[in-house]
Amino acid sequence: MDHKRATIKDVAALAGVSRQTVSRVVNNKGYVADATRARVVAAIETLGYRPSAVARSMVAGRTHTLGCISPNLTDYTFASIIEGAQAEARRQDYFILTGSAPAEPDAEGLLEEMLRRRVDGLLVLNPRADGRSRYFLPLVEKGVAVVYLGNGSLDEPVSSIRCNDREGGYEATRYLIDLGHASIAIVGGPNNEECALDRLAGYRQALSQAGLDFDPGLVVSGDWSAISGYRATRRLLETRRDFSAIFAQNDRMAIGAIRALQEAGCHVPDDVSVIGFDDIPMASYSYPPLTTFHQLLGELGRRAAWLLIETIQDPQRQPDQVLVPARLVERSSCAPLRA
Amino acid sequence: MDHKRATIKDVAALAGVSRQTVSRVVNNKGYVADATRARVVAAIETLGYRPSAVARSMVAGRTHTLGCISPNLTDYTFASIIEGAQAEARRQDYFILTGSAPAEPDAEGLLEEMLRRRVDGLLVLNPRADGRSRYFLPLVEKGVAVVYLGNGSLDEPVSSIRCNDREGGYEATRYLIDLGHASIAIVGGPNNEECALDRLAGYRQALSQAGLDFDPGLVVSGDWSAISGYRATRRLLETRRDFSAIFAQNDRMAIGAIRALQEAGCHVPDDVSVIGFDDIPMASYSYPPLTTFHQLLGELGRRAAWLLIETIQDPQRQPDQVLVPARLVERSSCAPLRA
DNA sequence: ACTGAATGTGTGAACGTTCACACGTGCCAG
DNA sequence: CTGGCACGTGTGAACGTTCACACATTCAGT
Repeated sequence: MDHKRATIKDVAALAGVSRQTVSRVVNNKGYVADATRARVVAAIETLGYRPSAVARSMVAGRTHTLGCISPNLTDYTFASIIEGAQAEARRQDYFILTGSAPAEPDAEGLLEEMLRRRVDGLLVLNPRADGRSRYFLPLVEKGVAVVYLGNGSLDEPVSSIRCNDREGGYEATRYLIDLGHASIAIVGGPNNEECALDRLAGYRQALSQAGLDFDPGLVVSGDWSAISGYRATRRLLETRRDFSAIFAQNDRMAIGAIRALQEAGCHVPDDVSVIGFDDIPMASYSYPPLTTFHQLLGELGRRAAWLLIETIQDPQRQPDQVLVPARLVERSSCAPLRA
Repeated sequence: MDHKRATIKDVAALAGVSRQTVSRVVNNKGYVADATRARVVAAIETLGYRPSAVARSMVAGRTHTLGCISPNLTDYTFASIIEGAQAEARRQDYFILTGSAPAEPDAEGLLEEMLRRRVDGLLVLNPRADGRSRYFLPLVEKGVAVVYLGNGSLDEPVSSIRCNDREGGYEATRYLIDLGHASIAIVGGPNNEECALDRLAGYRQALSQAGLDFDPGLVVSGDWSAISGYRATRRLLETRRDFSAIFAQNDRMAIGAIRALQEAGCHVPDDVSVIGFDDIPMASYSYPPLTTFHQLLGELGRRAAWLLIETIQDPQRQPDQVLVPARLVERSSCAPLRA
């Protein structure tokens, strides 16, 4: 019943030609007489022949496959980036082999296995600050195409694409300052992740530029999850420090923060303004709808895939480091400071 | 500078043995003298040799790769399922080639390309009601391993794993009825998706079992997004029909519904109770926190991958159709009917 | 009639593995 | 002292393509 899959030889035999002629028909290159072509096409049809990408990779030395390593797939940010990357990859006839490595040690095995599979290049999402160079830098030196996405350090000779976090942090803080707020707390991401540090740096810059003191007591941090934002805000409230606004470094933590504030009897934005970052779809459905910075995540992914493929095709290409700006989206979670 | 990648021959030459001996060392099978092994290991080390999975696939006729086709990657449900599947796949030394096909025609190209790449099996997420059989059934008959995930029809000879949507719809409705509600609206998913139809069927069953009339005027539908839930609820409100509870078929639409209600001056749950489905992470951070049904999405994915790999290894295996129950999570968006 | 291009087709080798087999040793049991 | 088994290693073919060539035929230009 279920025969083996048809090979180019089977097609050649059925059409009464050589393998090479079939190959020519399939790849549409070289001369083939119309009559022959028709016979070959018919044979392909009847046998349900599908050329083997595996065999092709074998001879071409290219797999047309990109490896994508990310901490997980469920975070909206990662998922969106990967979706964008995937779209661009498909457009250029590449596929993406996804792998998530929640903890750093897993990444090594994942990477190793992807290299065995001869991926043509690697897309690395949010490489942790510590482990990164250790794994990827040697690869880059050996000529493997790599693009960092999201959390790249600018002083490594590796292409990277990321949101302009420093500027975003600056703008967010600036927005609150312009509303009259002077005591602004910040709920940050893990402090070993660069994008968290950059947003913090932007925050400090805006503060100092406005002549406001930086108070370390107003800095708390979470792990990007809503619950961590909730907890961090609770910790903040327990210190009984005074603040009239919170800059949460991502929307989920912002939503957690709002919840903590509401439970403590604080009204948002009347008592405390909250600004987020990312503009996840839920942001417009939080209560109150979240003022936040929109990241073009799909675009980020698309450009990363494009850049990676570009690098694959021209190994001499110099690394590119792209910063994509975030855009303010005003909703209702921020208000001018009450007199 | 950057040499070609080392092959088994290079290693063999450096270690002064044959390819086969290197192969034996790498795969740890057959006899190899300790001294020889050491030499080979050293050669592998110095050359940075990594066996080519491509060449292996060529001879083995297996790629140890699973194709996963889903409408998108960003929906939390899909992302979670894929993440679970990926974890199980990795555990068994498989990789997942992801592909999203938002529209049905794209799926065909995706599928075709995955077959060229000789994936060992296919994980199909939420195959649309119409296109499905057309593409996949012929494949199954040709011996390709396929598992439907999420939205499978039970009368096709294809393994499928999905949430018990009918039961879930029944339980959700039943919960509202037990709280005293008699006019229960439903905000459903697209009515060409089975899981939406099943949840609706469960709803009707609960209604009729409680001796309540089914009012088609209380049925509206969206496309699972928050905004669609919002709009559907607005439409519902405009009809000025009376209802005291809404069963939203997923959490995002539930959150949209709550927003529409609140804008219309309705308090949740005091005036109207709302129950969702899925239990996305945001559910506990909506306002009010959402009562909903929790789906074990990661588990769904894991089991699907397991089943798929099982099917790959035993092509004679009979198709399995697994229904996973959802579990009620009570939060604060539902309340007893006011007297 | 000869040259050379355009057209059309086939052959052997190569890509990097593993498999099936062959060909050693040396040692122990009969 | 001989057969057989455990141990250790190598050889050629195969997996399904494509590449570089070789080889034919036809037709136009000289």
